Amino acid sequence: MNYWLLKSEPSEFSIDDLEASPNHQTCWDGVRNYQARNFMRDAMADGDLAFFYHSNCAEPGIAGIARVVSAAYPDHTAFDPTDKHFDAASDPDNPRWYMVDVRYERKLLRPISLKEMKQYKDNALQELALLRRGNRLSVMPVTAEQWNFVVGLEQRKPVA
DNA sequence: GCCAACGTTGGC
DNA sequence: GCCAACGTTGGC
Repeated sequence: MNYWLLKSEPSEFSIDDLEASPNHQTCWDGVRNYQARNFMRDAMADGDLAFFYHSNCAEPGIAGIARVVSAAYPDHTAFDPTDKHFDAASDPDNPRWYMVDVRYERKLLRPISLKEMKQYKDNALQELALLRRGNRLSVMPVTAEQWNFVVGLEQRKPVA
């Protein structure tokens, strides 16, 4: 099983929106970056776990956990001219973009802010893709060690 | 294949 | 709103 971090702007789609979705799940559409797509298409698997990260908001950080509940399949929103993420270059016979289904798992006991994670950028989270310089990927891998470390932070009192 | 211009992301 | 860091595009 693999671990991931999925970014979403809460003003667009938050962890609360995921929880409120039918069956607490949704298709993770709209990924339009090749590296992010490759992670989803080639490495994500049904049953994987993912941090749900809130970006571009007042308190950026990990809000909760979602589970990947499908393999990757073509992102049909790329074929819809009325969709925000329409891509005329994506051919239904040779789809350019993929998505997976994700299901709400739980919120963290407390959100783990980007600020808090940065406190470990020189040790436990040194290799965390999210903290690597200038990483703007919306789908990023997380190692088991990093995953367990962040989940462990949940139990602690936040350090000022 | 190079690279300048442009657009987007996302923290602050 | 600003701006750094990239990714993409397209002329050559």
